[in-house]
Amino acid sequence: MSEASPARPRAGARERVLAAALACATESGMDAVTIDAIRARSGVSVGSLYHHFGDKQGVFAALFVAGVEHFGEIAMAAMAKGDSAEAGLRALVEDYLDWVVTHPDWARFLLAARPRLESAAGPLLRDANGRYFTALRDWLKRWPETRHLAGRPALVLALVFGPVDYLVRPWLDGLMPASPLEHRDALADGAVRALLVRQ
Amino acid sequence: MSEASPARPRAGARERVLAAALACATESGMDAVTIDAIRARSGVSVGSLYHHFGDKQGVFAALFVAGVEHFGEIAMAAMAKGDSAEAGLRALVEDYLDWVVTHPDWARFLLAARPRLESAAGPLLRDANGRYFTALRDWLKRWPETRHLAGRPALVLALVFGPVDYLVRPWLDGLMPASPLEHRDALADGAVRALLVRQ
DNA sequence: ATGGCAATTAGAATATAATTCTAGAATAAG
DNA sequence: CTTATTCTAGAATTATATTCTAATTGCCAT
Repeated sequence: MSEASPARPRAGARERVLAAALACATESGMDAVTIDAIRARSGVSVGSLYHHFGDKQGVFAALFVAGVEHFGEIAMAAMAKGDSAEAGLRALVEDYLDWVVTHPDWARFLLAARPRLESAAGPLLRDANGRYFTALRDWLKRWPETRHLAGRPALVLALVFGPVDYLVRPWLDGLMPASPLEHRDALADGAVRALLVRQ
Repeated sequence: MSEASPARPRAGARERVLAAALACATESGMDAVTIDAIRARSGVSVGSLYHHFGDKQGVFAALFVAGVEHFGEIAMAAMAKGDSAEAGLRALVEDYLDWVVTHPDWARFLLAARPRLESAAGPLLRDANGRYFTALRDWLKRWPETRHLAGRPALVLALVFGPVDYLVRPWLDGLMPASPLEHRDALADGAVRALLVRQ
């Protein structure tokens, strides 16, 4: 009753805009993307665009949230995967790396947008991040080798994803010819050794 | 003879502009910085500004190169520091982290600017990066435990600096209250364990 | 010193891009 | 069928980046 059912004269405007924005960002780099380019590629009028997203940053913020959720599913699935701390860690690193290589557009966008939008992207992002954080905590508590890390999830994320991000950026930007998959095993080994102390 | 000695009617225009650009970026975020704001804060006219830097991106590119060199000195010094592979690695991580905490403005700017400017910043940056790369190679060859890594400098950089970058960003953006220095030892330990395999 | 010359500065003029505004069309509910 | 609401359109406006032309500065050869 009170919840209105929104009219949708031309269904999918939001989606069209987001897809166009990602394509534009891929094509010419995020900074060079113009509202008019998005309008032209999506076929959505300026007014409509502003109606849905507020402003240009709003478009990218929405795209960013979508991307984070996209990626979040990978991370969740990876943690559920293994039957040991080591297996889970390896899966986390390897699946993330594979995802980057499979979806370079998304990865490029997320890495470029994070420093600009992370602080501005609002409660939606807050929520998503919170969910992953607690999921990670729970996962860490699950294994005796990692239980002591449950209090420092930020550190764990840094040691797991930090190296992958660092290695992958030059490749995404075309500055590094060799595939980052060459370092797949080494990165997984590194994460395991960094976090799982063998006595 | 052939090398002209440039006139400098108001010496230090370049420096003033760069300082103003960094201050503006710190104050309102890189995206919100406007040419006019830089002009106002630096006291340098628009014409002069464009004469020296070409366009807005040119200003940030120059600032980026300056920052990379700034940071590069830290890295070089850290590698020279220790008398063992482990000592050098620890110094690399710790000194970088300390530098970030001591110069948050520079760090914030460099992390935000990298994805936009790394590919565009031209030969100056190429050169600087090349220098650090070969310095790292030489350093790796110096110790028996790291000699096998001399062929993969990108991997080493990723495992050393990746986690620090990842951990430090939310703090720089005010999203994480606790000081990243709390993780100083853990990050150094992680890098050492990831790279130095103990048999 | 001084006149020529290239580097530099200045800011008005222009071009480009973001955003706002007003009117109208589509949709669902009563 | 009518009414309230959401959504679409695109012209008008505003903000910002960039270009342009005319001074100004300091060096250097005379």
